[in-house]
Amino acid sequence: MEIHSSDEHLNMAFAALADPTRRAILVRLATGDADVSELMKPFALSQPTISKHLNVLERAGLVTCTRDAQRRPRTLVAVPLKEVDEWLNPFRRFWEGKFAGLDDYLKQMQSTANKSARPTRKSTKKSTKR
Amino acid sequence: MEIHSSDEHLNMAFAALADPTRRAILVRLATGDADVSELMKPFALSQPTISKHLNVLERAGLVTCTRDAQRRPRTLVAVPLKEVDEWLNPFRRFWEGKFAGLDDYLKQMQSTANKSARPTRKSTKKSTKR
DNA sequence: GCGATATATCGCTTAATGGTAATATAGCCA
DNA sequence: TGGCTATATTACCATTAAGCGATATATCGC
Repeated sequence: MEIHSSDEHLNMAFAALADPTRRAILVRLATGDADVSELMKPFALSQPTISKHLNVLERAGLVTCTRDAQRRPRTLVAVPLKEVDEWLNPFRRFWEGKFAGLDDYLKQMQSTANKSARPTRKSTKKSTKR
Repeated sequence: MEIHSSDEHLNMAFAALADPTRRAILVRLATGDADVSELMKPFALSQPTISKHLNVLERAGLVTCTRDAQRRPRTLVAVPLKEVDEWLNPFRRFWEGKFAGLDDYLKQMQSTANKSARPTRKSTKKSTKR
């Protein structure tokens, strides 16, 4: 049936979110329900591929399916996103300035948090072995 | 090289988080750095498997590696978690009851978000031509 | 019922992932 | 030096995932 541990909930939610097409679909659905044909439009992907993505989203609980004639409009369900958000809670302090003495890798983070710029050489020599 | 689009950042972060072992490792690292042997302990997994997980985390930017004699302690890097958190922002309103003031497509949503009930054949078939 | 439209499902290919055991590498200690 | 400990790397297997074209199913409009 459809019973999953909280861990598996997170597994599925995170896995679903790991694909840019699926994330874009969720963003689109945040502006209102949409059927498959409409959800397809922004992508150069076949219809079965989109349906597959929608199945993944549905199994992750991020989307529900209703029916309107031959259309199957999808609706965003934010619950798993909330669970993801809650999972992040314990980590919030790491980027919210509450570093209280974690100077060491605060420094680390500031150097890597330079996004947009190059992701900062990995550090010292690392591999080179290849 | 190590250059990635913001999208790929999210891809890798979400993918890394989709595994419970890796999430547990991050939780552990939130309490302080740890080396591989210590990170292994809670799991019935082989050492190479843990190293592999650590590589995934490292490639996702969630962890950095330092060196202490023959140990390679890992350090949590929260930046990608912050990026995940930021990606969630537009969705927050869906679970935070702040549905006030977004009248514009709040209305949109109320009409279509009637889920569970049939979306009322509404208007101009094909509409929303994008 | 017929044809058109919307979507799902099937079968397949390719690539990535998670796991393993075996082995290699590196730094400590005597 | 040699041996011990910690970790990485390699080679392999099984499973899953993302994509496709082809086809099946469902509903509408006539």
